[in-house]
Parts: sequence; structure tokens; C-alpha cells
Amino acid sequence: MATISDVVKRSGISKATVSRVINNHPHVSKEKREKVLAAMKELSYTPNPTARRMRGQLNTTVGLVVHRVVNPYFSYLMDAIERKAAEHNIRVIFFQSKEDKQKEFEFLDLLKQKQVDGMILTTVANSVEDIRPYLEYGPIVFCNEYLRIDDVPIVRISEEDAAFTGVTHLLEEGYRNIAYCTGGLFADEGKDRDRNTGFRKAMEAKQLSINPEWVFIDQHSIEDGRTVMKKITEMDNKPDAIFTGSDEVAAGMTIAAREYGVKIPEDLAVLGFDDQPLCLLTSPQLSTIHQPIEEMGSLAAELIIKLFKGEKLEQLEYELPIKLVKREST
Amino acid sequence: MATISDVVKRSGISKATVSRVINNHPHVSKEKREKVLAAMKELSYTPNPTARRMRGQLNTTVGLVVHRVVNPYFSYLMDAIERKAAEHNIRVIFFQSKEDKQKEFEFLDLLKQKQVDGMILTTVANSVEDIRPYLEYGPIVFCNEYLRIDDVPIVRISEEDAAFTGVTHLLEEGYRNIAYCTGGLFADEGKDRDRNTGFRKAMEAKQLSINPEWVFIDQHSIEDGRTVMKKITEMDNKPDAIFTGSDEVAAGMTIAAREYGVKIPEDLAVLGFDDQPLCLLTSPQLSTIHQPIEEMGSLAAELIIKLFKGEKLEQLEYELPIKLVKREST
DNA sequence: CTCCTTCATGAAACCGGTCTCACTATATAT
DNA sequence: ATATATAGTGAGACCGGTTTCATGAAGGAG
Repeated sequence: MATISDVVKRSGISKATVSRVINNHPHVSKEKREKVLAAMKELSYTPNPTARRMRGQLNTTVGLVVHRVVNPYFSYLMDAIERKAAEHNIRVIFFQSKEDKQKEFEFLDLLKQKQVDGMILTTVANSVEDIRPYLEYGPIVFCNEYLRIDDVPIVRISEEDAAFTGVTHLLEEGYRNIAYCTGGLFADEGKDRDRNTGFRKAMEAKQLSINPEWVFIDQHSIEDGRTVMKKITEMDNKPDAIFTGSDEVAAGMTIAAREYGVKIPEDLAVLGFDDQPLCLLTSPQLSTIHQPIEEMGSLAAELIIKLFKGEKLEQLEYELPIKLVKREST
Repeated sequence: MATISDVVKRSGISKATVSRVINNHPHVSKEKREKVLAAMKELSYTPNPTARRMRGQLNTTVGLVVHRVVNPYFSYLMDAIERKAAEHNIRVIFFQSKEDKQKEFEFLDLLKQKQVDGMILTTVANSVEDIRPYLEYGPIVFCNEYLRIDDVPIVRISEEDAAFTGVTHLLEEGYRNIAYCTGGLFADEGKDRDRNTGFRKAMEAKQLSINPEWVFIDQHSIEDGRTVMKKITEMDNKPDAIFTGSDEVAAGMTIAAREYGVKIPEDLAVLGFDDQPLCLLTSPQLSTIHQPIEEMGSLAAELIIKLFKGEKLEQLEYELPIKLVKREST
């Protein structure tokens, strides 16, 4: 690889001026600028990013924390982020935290060490107080997360609206005995609290009360879905619809339904969440809440890039609209 | 962030010796070593990776090229690679090439510029001749690819064995009219050639000939699968089994089968390829060829890490075993 | 015509490390 | 006792850029 010194030798022009040309600084005569550009071209010279970073002059890598790549929700997010970043010639270092607090810290340290110039967190295990100190070292953007830190932009959907829309859909289809999956019915912050609120509001709007027997806590995987379905078949007083909060759970339920001879949606309507590709594969195909993942990822990337450029953001909270997708399961 | 100079000041020991301690070099007295370590601890000092990289003394990032993150095959590969890398404190910069030759070059340039210290290519658009020059700048490992370059280690499955095993399975289940999806029946290199060979050998072993009408070229997506199923329903002389070469295609076929009232496997047996999670979601669940993705990714990461350390590899070609998974579709 | 900006330029410091080299002190070989 | 290796140490060059600063030339104001 040619270095700046090679360009200096070839062009007979000083290092300082060559650097000015590289960085498009003013105060360089047209004549010299052209000589330098010619020499750079002849040597097919590219400035060494490592050297530039030494002086803190380079913003070209963003760190991306996801829970797991194999979770389609995150892989679609990564896809959108990487594409937007690539457009701007930004590199993406990714990292699976699996909600491990220690590992999360280790990755955040890359910011401290200037190995990355900013971070997009799509999942965060640590608390606000633990994250805040890292802001000193570079910009952070939250995407799909619920933590709020002043000055940290956040991109997400309105979970309350999503739950409200989903449950209202079930009610409008005529179902009245609604089961519900959540991380915790009495969560006092985050996603779950807002989804719970949306659920309650939708039920109250029809003067319906919540049957605690039909509330399932912490169900996430396909396997969990099978368990939920099993439990429901064993109930005397069965719900006629379920808001699963997750396509995986919903998919697991369709599999178990076949085994137990439960008909969806006749015996039990099932509503997913996310609109992942698997919705089209199950039988019946899943009705679900479509999350604008593409837009979320793309926006998060745009925000971090703006921050790289030192631009001020006019807005810090972005709530993107969800959409109900009705298919066969409701 | 504390720098080496801060450690120098605090410990009263020279930069050179501090560096020796950092890098565990010999010829440092126990006494000074401990003083330095104490100072480092007190300042919670971490060496700046960018500075170390300047002197070519750091191997901590690997570039990873995939086709698309959202393709589960690749996301599982990424998962395995990232996990193994994280164990060794190696960072992964990923990149979606989408088979774009120009973009692939741009990413390979990171190797030239020492932005990454090595590359794992799980898909490659350019030719051997185009890739070879980059070897000068750092190690490359192929994973899931078919290109052969001397000295470049490669991790993959035996496509011939996979096709042979798959088709033989169909034959053993009693099917005789086997349809087949491939990138090209007369491919003279790569995956397709080997799969074709496997297909032919399996058929010849039963003295069966190949019906060219039943060979589908370049089918990859769920949508493609629907098309294939449609074409088959329109045939006068129908196959009774199909080797799809792809879970997606197989999944698409199950969806279309429902629409056209085709019974799987009674009317048509369908065999997938990869053993992706979606195999369990379709109805019927898909029989498929299980690829050892986990092992492939993990091994590829191990190889690049060995090369980082300057170790010699005793073996360059790794063919990992596939496994037939029989479910409901055959 | 002098004084003050602004432009154009290169020398040298700097970023935070690693590494070569020269030098001293001690141990071993002859 | 002298020659020779080896451990321990720090000064300073170096990696490849950016940035400060000093200097000279040109242009405009008074």
C-alpha cells in the first residue's frame, strides 16, 4: 500500500499540503492540488484509516449490539442497518449480547477505545446508569429498546398502540375471551408495561375484564408456544382467542394445535407479533402485528450517521407506526 | 482514557519497559514489572488498539462476508462465527455482498487497509484470480464456498454426498419419478456440478434415467417453490418426488400444495436442503438434508484465529458430514 | 507607501503505541 | 584475569496520518 510519503515523493509536495488535499481543505492552489491528485491516482493511494483514527479524524465504524443474529427480528434489523451504513461507507461491527451484562460492557468498551465511533443498541441488558458514562466516548442510538437517556435518540414502535390495536382486532372479530402473553402483568416500566396498558384499554373499551388464568408470563419461543397451547387444551374454561406478543409463540401454537386437533381460528384465534416470514409458512397463516423493522433499522443508522457528522438532531424520540396484518389465524 | 505516558509518569518507568510489560516480553525485572502493573491497574489503563494496529501488532478484527443476513443459513453461520470469535476476543465486521462484485472488492479492500486482519468469505462473487491478490494482505478462509485457491483453507460439505444421500433416500422410500432443482444441469464447476454428480450416481445406482422435463433451473425462494409446484400440477406426466436443493423452495411448495390440493407426500414427496427452522413450521414438516452450519462456522472461525496467531494449518480442506432428517414430507 | 488581512506552503509536533539500538551490570567461559 | 554472553533498561525512531505554527507573498484599506 502506498503511503502519504510516497505521494510526497512522487509529487514533490509537502506532507501537510497533501493532507490538505486529501481532506479537501481550502488554501491549496489549484496547480498543486492537481499535482497531488495525479500522484495519488498514479499510486492508487488510499489514506490509511488506522492512522487517521489515531488523530480522531475518522468516523467509519459503528458497533451494533443485537440479542441474537438468528432471531429474524434482529437479522432484519441488521440487514436494514448494514445497508444504510454501507451506502455511507460505514462499517458495522456486530455483537450478540444474549443479554449478558458483562459482555455488553466489554463491547461498549470498544467505544471507549475508539474501536468504533458510535453504537446502535437494539437490546440492552444493563441499566441507564451503567450505560450513561459511555456517552462521553461517542454517540449511542437505541433502536427497539425502551431505556430512556436524555440526549440519546431512540427509535421504536408504540407498544401500547400495538397491543391496543391487536386486542381490538380480536374483539372486533367477535372474540370475547382473550388470553394474553406478557413479560409480567405488573411491570412498572418498559415494553411490558405499555403493552399491558394497551391490552387493558382495549378490554375496558368493551367493558370486559381480564381473566388472570389466561395470562401467560414470559413466553417467547416456538417451544413455549406449544406449551401454551397444551395448557389451554387442558383448561375447563377456555379462551377463544390469544394475543401472543410473538410470532414464534403463535407458530408453536399452530404446530401444537395440529397435534391436539384444535382448529385455528374456529376453536382458538391466534394473533402473532412482528410479522416475520414464518407467518406465511404456518398452517393457518398467522395474523400478526407488522413491525416496521426496515424503517426502524434504516432510521437508526441515519441517526448515528448524522451524529457522526456532528449534526444536531431536531428530534430524539421516534415512534414508528405498526400495522395489523390479518391472515388466516384470526 | 489513560495512555501509556500516564503509566510512565505514574510508575516512573520508561515507555519501552512499560511496553515490554504490556506485551509480556522477557528481560524485565520482577520489581519493575510489578510497579508497572500496579500503575496500570490504578489508572485502569487499556492499551489503545488503534495505536497498536499502527505498528501491525494487533489482530483483533475479522471481516465476514455473507450474502444476506436475513437468509437463515447465513445468520446461523454468523452466529457460530461470532460466538467463536467472541471467545477469543475477536471482533467481527460483517458485510452483505448480495453477490455484487464491486461491493465485494470494496470490502476486501479493508484487508488491504488493515482495517480487518483477516476475512471469512461465505459467498464470493469474484473469480479466483480477482481474490488471490488480497492474500498478500492477510489470511482468508472460505466457508460454504466452492472456490479453490491453494493455501486458502476451505470449510464445506460434500455437495455430491448430500445430493446422493437425498436422492437415495427418495428412491429407498419407493419413489421413482424424481424431479430435481439445480443451478444448471451442465455446470462444470462448483456446487451444482457436484450435486448433479451425486444426483446422477444415485439414479444410475437404480438404473433410472433422468427426465429433463423434471429438472428445474435456478429455483431459490419460497416464491420460486410456489412456481415449481404450479408447473408440476400442470404436467401430464408428473413426478412423484422432488429434490429441491433448498428448504425455501420446499416450503413454498407446501404452501402452493395446499392451494392446489396436492397432498404431500402422497401425491408428491418433497425433500428440502439445509434443515432450517422453517422445516418444523410447514405442514407437513419438511424432510431435509441437515447441514452442520454450527460446526462449519465455528471451524472457519477457529481456522482464521489460528492463522492470526501465525500457526500453520495441517489441513486445508474440510468436508463436514451432512445428515438426512426424515420428517413428514417424504 | 505602510499596515493589516488573507492565502499558500512546508517544517515539525503530535496521536499512542512498538521496536531497534546502545549502554550498563552481571554471569559464564576460557 | 580477561573475553564473552545475557539480563535489564531507556532514548529515540517509527507507523501514517493530522494539525499547529512560522513564514512569505499577494491584496486591500488608510
